[in-house]
Amino acid sequence: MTAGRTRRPGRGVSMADVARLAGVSSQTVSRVSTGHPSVVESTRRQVLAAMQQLGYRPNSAARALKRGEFRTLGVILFTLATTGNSRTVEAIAAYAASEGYAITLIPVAAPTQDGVLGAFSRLGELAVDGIIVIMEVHLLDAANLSLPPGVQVVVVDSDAGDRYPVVDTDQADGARQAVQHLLDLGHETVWHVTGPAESFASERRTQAWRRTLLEAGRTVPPVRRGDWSADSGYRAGLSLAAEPDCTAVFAANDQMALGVLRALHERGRPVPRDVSVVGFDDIPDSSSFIPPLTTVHQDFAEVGRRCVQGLLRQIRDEPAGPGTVLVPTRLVQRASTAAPRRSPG
Amino acid sequence: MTAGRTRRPGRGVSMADVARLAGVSSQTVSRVSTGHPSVVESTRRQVLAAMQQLGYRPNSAARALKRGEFRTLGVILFTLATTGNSRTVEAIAAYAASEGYAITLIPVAAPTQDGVLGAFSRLGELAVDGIIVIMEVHLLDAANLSLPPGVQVVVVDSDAGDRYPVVDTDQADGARQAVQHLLDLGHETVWHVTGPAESFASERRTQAWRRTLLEAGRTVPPVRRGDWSADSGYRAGLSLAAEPDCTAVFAANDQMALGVLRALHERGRPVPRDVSVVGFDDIPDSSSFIPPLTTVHQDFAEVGRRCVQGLLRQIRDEPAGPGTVLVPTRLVQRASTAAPRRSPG
DNA sequence: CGGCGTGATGTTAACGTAAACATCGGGGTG
DNA sequence: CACCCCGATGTTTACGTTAACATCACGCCG
Repeated sequence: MTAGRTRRPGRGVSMADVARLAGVSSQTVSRVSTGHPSVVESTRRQVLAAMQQLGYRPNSAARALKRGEFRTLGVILFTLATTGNSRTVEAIAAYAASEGYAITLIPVAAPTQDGVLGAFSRLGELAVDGIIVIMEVHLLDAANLSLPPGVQVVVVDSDAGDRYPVVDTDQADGARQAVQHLLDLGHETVWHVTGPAESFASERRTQAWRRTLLEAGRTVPPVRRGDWSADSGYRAGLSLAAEPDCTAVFAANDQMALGVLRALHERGRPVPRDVSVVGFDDIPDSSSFIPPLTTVHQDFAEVGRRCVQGLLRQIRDEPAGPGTVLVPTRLVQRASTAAPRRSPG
Repeated sequence: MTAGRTRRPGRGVSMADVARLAGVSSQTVSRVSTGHPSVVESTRRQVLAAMQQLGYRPNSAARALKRGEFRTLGVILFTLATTGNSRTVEAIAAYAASEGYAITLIPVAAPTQDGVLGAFSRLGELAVDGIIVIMEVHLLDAANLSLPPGVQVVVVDSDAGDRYPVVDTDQADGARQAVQHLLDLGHETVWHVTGPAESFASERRTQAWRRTLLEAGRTVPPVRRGDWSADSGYRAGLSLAAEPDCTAVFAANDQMALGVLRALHERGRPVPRDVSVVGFDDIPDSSSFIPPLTTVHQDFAEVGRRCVQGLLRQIRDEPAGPGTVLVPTRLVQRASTAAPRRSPG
């Protein structure tokens, strides 16, 4: 048994305890604790010593109660399993920390109405000053949710720009760059592996792919639909490998591109000699695919930073209002794309 | 300008406001809010209506102050960028939520003493009842840290079993399975790409690799050191490709295995015909590597669950004490391993 | 028919902190 | 030398909630 760490609730060391030991008032302890200037150096040292000795830890509940704010942001999302989400959350946490805010994670059990409802009902009880929603807003609508009043919101990966501030990667321009790159290399057209239908990001990429082809006067081949996973990309890739005309593929994310690469490899269609492949995201692994993947780089750190900035602006009553912030992308050229073997006639 | 959402701090709707509107005392509102039984149905309905009308949201700071607990757990880690960390955090968040606890993320800016110190000084101010540390404890020691008193701790990925409760994947057994699998296939010995020296998980895997070889009476080839990234695996792989005797490689994680696969491919050493490769983690993409990777599956969900369980046990004063919980692994056989081309003489 | 228990509701106080105001002492200025 | 101002510190109070205790009405039992 470890030496009795008493842990009855409310048994913490309070300012009053520190004040008693240091022989000052608790207000002076408060001033030391918050770094108020008008405390004489000798007093400050005395108080700090007393804090150290007693193991004083400021009670943030009391602090929050007094200040009327929690200095905490909630992040509500379905999963951390996708590169984009985990990287975005990491950036959010880092930038929020630099602004003195902590991050509370609110996972949604399942991407269903019940799951979302559950998360939002828990939300009502949470100590947050604002919320960043990383998911499709139409799921919010479907669940007929009302966000807790008095809580500010910023949304990622959505088209809700008219109701909430939205921060997102410039999906459309990224997809355009990918397709244009393939066309510039001389490919007649570009085939596409799309993501799940309910994903806004996926839809945007697909729209931009189609528009870019149409504007260039090319035919628009039928899409293969995946679910972001490498496995689904593999299945799509098998189907594409069977299309003799297919010389260029734009996959809506790097993982599906990985699956496409494997399918083409297994079917004896060398990349990029026979078929060129472009992905989206630029996950760290993509430079080690076989061959290293040409892909659209997303700046997740910037997305996270902008989210927090926008949210803090709202919290501080600098009205930003609805509107969309688009974070630019850039094409990273590696070894998975090349000119087609025979120039189109 | 949106219809004046007044947001002066402390301007929230309080129980007193609800009580006034409902024509009851605030204590009755409190009882309704906490689900206390002795409120008559008609009163309850009145109060609920008033809450709805005013958009009442309980102030969790006040609640926490009164109760002496926050119902929040802190998770301190370096990065969410590794599969293991993000999956573990996700599991922690999910299980904690099911127990009525929220998760606060505490990112460490950099894996340096300063970074860790910064995180822990912030920690002192955070509203958490317990902490899950996902990193090497010797980094804590190096930084000469004292954890805030009265806060319970559980550690992942560490050897601090004698000071804190530890939950971790059974690294040693996973590595043993990987090596044994290759030996069973008939390989004379197994080469190894290790992770960064400061990682406990990496060291454990390497130790087990060496021990398994020695116990089988095999020679122990020199290790290649990587940093978990696919790029570092690629560099290691180039070096291994130059070893004519090398027929089997155990990479300490899947990402480095990916790099090894690419290096071997580029150097014309087909996998698994020429060289067999085993990874560690079983990330979702590994089944789409070229070829699909044989690897050691980690149960991150279970790790997360056990962490929370252990921490809550401590918080609830059911002393568990230091000790290590090991979560088992299992080998997933795919297409990157096979018997060596010529049986060893 | 009076007392008393029971269940519903109201009143009081306290959780730990920090803003606002009060006090106290010393040094500069007219 | 008296006065005033300012910086350091102390005192009071309120933040919103809930445990503990107080009160009140009602109905049952002796």
